[in-house]
Amino acid sequence: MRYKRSPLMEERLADNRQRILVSARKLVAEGGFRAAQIAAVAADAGLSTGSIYRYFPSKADLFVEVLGEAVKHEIEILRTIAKSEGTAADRLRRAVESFARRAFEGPFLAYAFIAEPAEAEVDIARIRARREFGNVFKSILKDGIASGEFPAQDGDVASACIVGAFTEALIGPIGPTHRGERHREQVIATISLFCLRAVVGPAVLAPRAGARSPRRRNTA
Amino acid sequence: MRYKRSPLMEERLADNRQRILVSARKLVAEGGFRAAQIAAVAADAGLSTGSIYRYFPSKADLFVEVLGEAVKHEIEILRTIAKSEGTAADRLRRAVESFARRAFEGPFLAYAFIAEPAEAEVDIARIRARREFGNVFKSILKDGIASGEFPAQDGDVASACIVGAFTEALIGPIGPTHRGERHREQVIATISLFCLRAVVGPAVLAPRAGARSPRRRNTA
DNA sequence: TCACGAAATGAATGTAGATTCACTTTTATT
DNA sequence: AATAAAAGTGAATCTACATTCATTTCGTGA
Repeated sequence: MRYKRSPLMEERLADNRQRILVSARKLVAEGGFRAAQIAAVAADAGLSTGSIYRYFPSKADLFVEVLGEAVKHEIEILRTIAKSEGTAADRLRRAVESFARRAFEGPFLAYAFIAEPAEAEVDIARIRARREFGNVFKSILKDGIASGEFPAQDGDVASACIVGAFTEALIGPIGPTHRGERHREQVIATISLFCLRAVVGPAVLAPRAGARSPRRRNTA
Repeated sequence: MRYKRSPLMEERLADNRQRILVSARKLVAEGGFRAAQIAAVAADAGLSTGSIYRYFPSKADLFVEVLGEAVKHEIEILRTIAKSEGTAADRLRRAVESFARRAFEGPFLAYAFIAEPAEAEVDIARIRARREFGNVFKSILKDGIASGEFPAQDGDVASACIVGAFTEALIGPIGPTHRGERHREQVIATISLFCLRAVVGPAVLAPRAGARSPRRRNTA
């Protein structure tokens, strides 16, 4: 006969699953993917290695989900900013600064999601995630271009540049080396300023002779 | 008694060593670090796995050297551009475009050196390399600031932003999801334009009220 | 309380690939 | 040519984990 799970049991199982996710995220945040073996996750979650596999079919699946959750949360925050009141420039600045500030708080998590290698599946999920981040910035750019605040520019490339600019600038201070607590706000401000200037751009800079000018694309 | 190696032998050994490096680079260029196991490198170089270890103490050492050679070459090119004639803006543009164009030519190699995960030691070497790239850009920035071409700005952060911007923007077209060949020059132009605008910056953009303004730093 | 299915366990197994080393071949020295 | 050092070989070993599965423990329904 098939047994039905009591509500209490149901809850406990859901709780286990959640705890696994939390432990996995925590381990990644503290020491990168390198530190997040199944055995370690299991230990942290208070379960055995075998049990992990009752909840997730494989390590890759587990971490794709961990990455997904974290990204979803981050994207929500960015979207909220993107949709808020204010000039496009201001929203862009707030978005960059918010992201950067949060990255400072969970350095290794950010590092792992931004730079550290992992299983192929996770790599793919990561690239998707970056594109999603880029898309949010792209939407802000589009607004700004439409309103005439920003000059016409390729949103795909520019948004990738923005994401790249601040991740790279953050990895310096974040990664294995630096950690300067003091600079923090200073660095964040410099980064956002860099991105803003790049996007607003001085009219002066016409593409030189030989180059095909980057005309407005996908103005969907 | 210790034997002395004949010049011919000396040469053959040096040749082996070089062939190992070349094979390793080639495998990475073709299939990323994933495809570059010691056995594969050995096979490609026409040696046995054991022999690899006569030339390099470990896989990590081998790949740190492979990375190092490639970086050295790239840095030389960038330095040449940085020291060449022309306005700082022009040199910056040429540097960015040269790098980007070369990355397009050896996508896997660039991807591996820019983004693919690998041994910890290699990761560290990669970060060092990025910093070196950054330094070249920083020197151009410094010139531009000194000459009044660019507004005062934090060279460390700005150069990191530049490196990040173009690497990230390249990973899209370069990485696992490489699509259209056509955009190429267009993408390159857009990237360099982005960096130029960021650095030249519209005077308009005064930092908003609350923020500590990023004042001129290390104007060494 | 019993009997059975679900869940949990963790030692054993599997796997991928780096690294070693006893042995073979080549080279230098006499 | 004889001898010993170097260099080369590749199967065997080691390492680091993910994954499995026979066994145990727990929860459910009678």
